[in-house]
Amino acid sequence: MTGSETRWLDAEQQGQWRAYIVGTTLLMDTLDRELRQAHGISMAEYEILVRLSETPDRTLRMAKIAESMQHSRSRVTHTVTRMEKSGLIRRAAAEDDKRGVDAVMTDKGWQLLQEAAHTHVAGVRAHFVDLASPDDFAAMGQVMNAVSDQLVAENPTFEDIR
Amino acid sequence: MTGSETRWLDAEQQGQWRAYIVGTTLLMDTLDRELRQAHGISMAEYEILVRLSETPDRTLRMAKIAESMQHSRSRVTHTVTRMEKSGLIRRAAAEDDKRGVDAVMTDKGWQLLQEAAHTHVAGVRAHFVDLASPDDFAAMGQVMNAVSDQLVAENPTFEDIR
DNA sequence: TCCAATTGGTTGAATGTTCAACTCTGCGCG
DNA sequence: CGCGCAGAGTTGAACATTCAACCAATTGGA
Repeated sequence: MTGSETRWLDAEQQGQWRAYIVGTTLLMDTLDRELRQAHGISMAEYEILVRLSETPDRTLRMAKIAESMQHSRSRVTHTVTRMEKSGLIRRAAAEDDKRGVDAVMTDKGWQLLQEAAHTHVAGVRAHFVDLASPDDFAAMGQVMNAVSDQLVAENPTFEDIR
Repeated sequence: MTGSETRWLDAEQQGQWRAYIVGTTLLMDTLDRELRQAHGISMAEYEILVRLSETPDRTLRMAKIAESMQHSRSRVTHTVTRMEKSGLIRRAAAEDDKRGVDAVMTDKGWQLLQEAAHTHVAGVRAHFVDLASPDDFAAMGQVMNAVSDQLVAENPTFEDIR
């Protein structure tokens, strides 16, 4: 592929990388299951509700949702369709752009979010935030922001690929 | 649910948590796509090959694979079935326990791993390891190990759930 | 002005994952 | 011994995600 030699990871880096992967699967699965069992929604659905709740009119364009979560447009379409079926969201035509579709949180969606937020935040704390020092989390935040920046920058047309 | 008040996350913690989720989806998707495009395997399949390659006889019990990756047994069954179909792994009856099944890496699997490792390590470096200081990664490793420990400890019979 | 490329979004099929039910073997103890 | 429970793994259906193909509206030059 490239001309340069592959620089392998040393044992420590391998361990850190593996800890990251395994810990992440465990963490995400746990939080997802907690939300499903307590409130019948997935973490992806929860995250969408959160983003909608942060706007003044509880409304977001499909593309904005996809972008902010780094999900594919297709995925957002499917997820929103499911949420529409269960009455958490409804679709509306966008004002300005006739191609556009707004996802609008319903009252039911708002209600559910109020309840689910307790469960979720408790989980995030118990399984993640409360497990290490603020400094360690700051470092983690640094790293993950760098990851996003690098990947988005490296790939200007990222939406097309995902 | 519990009697205690929910302690919400402050703005900084929210930001860090969101950076973690978004960065992780971006990172995992990218590494997965790189492996698929270059070598036709998923990251999960790659990880299985790595674990097999680390044993003296390139063999692991199904349950061990599931445990070390924190995947459900069912998921491992399906993944290994796919890999068996594409000739990277074969199944063998376990010596000692007649219930057991060994996954054995084939030569083809070994070959593929040799090639794929370059791609993958290059990706892990470019998109993750080389983006922050060793100290930041140490912190990250700390946190993620704590996460795993907590979740595994909290749930002694974790296998049953996942 | 008009057409080509881009953007926003959806669709349906292929692929992957989860979930619950099931089989088979092993273990402990009356 | 023999019964019942636990452990290992598989199965198939339901569910979620990806991928490629598609349509419709918009934009930006020649």
